[in-house]
Amino acid sequence: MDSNEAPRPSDFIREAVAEDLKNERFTYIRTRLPPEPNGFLHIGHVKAFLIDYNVARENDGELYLRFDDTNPAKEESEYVEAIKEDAHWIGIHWVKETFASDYFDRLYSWAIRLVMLGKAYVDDQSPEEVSKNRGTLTEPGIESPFRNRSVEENLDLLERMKNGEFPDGSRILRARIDMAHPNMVMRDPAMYRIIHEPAHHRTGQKWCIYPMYDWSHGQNDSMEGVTHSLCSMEYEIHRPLYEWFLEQLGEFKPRQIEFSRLNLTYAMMSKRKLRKLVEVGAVNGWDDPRLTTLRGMRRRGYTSAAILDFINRIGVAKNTSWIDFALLESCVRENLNKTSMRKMAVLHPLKVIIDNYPEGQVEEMDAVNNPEDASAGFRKVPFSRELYIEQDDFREVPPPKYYRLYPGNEVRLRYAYFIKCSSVIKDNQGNIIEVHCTYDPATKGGDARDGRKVKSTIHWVSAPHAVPAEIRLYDKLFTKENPDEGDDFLSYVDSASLEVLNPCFVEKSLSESQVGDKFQFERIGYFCVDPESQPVKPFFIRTFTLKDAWAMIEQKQGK
RNA sequence: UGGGGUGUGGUGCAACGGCAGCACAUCAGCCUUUGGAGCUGAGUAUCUAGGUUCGAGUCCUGGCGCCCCAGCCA
Repeated sequence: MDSNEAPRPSDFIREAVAEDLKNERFTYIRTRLPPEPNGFLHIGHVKAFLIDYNVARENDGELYLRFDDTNPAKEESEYVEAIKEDAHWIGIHWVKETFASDYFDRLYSWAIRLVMLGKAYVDDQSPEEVSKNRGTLTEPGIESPFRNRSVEENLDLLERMKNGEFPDGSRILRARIDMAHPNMVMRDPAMYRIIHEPAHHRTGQKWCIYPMYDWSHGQNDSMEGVTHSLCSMEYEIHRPLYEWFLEQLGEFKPRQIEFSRLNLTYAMMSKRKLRKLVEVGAVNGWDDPRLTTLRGMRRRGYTSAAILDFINRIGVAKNTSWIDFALLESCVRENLNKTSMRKMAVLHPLKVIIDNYPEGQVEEMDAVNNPEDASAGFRKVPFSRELYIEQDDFREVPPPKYYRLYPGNEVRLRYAYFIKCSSVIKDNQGNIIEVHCTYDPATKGGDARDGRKVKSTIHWVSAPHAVPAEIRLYDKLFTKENPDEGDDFLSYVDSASLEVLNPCFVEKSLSESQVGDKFQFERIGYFCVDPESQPVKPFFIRTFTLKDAWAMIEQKQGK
């Protein structure tokens, strides 16, 4: 484990693994990441991946990456590369990359063994009949009329299924367990189904029967010598079947342990619904910054360190829980606060003219790059007679507890001078278009030698030096805490979750920023340079706002 | 109503028969050239009814709540 990481608290899985090593149930540890290549990774996958990854490395074990590609109708190879890229970005490393499809031949031979043992049979019932005869939660199922075929007939039929002699849906291979089992998973579960089209992304047209999850997963774990098959709670009821197959076959039996999956407020984790959001254009692709896909979060400006910290803090347990999105935000802010360079940027510009400042004069002010990191040093910021400040930082009539600029009030321009507002210029409609101020030359740098105080410091950008920029403000995608509940998720999409600001004015040094650079715009929030940004006109994305005490006060005042 | 799982402040996770703690959130104060950050403090929790025990969040029994399972998805 990297020494600079916080010690991970123990949990029931780590304890179980330690116990298995201690009593020699296993003499080594091997885990696996089992993504299905049918979509992009999201924050929920990260939790699961990290459990597998950490359990392995904390025990000097190995992690395999095994793509669960048992259904050619859903899976595509384009996702394989994307999943690897995203997993690497988050910092996960595996020693071996495999595919469920690597084991199709061997798995088929194991199926034949089960048939010969009388533990599997070919069922000719239609899908509807199979479903109808499965029974219900409270009533036992009805045995298939084909359940007692001879081993010879089953072997013959299975081979002909494999050879493509039968159409899709006409037959399946089923485990022969117990149609009256109280656990529905054990009522003669399907092992192979017939799928002729489309071609598999790796095995092409070689196969026209494909294994079901239950038949593939555990057997693959066993073949790979995986010791701990860690998965989410919904597989708990599959564990008896997982074990049943391996016991019948007499093969190496890994231990499956389940934990609860991540639920995050205001986030969408369902792959199906995620795809829908992309398809209907509710978001702009899988990397939309409002999505909690890894690609979306990366584009939004989250760091992998912040995501790792978040996962580390939420713990591992078995009960259904909902993590407050504010925790994720807090992790991102904490990380970005320590690492990002400070800059000044004005999102909603308001012109300020300093009447007593010499026309044409320019001064270079020293600005701290990161107060959390002394080694980040200083930069020069040009100051002149005409500036832009934030519209929010001026009020003609200040509400209670408003400390910023208003007629007669003195504030500090960050790293520059104290200024006092003398007058306001309005247009015909009464909109404030210009604020006139005077400055105190004795406060250069922002220090008043006479010791007088101001209650507020505001940021600014020198108008003649300002770089115009487009800034995109992203907010929560959904208006509802749990958009995944029910099927109305599209109606909870917040149309105001993206606001495009143009033009904004940012300080001169930002014209040299590179794609992916992260900054704190002082008093506003954390921003990063979008991949679509152009050198002449930079384009920033807001990751998160800074905590805003004034906004809270204003809200309580019932603005 | 079958089977499986799970109940600890607002949220999440600890406490492994011995002072119910940590983080986020909330509130208050201090500090501040970011109404940021930081510092200090506060409030709020063991689903319920019995039982065992010197002592129960933890063990036992009975209730109750919530989640998952009836794909030829994973």
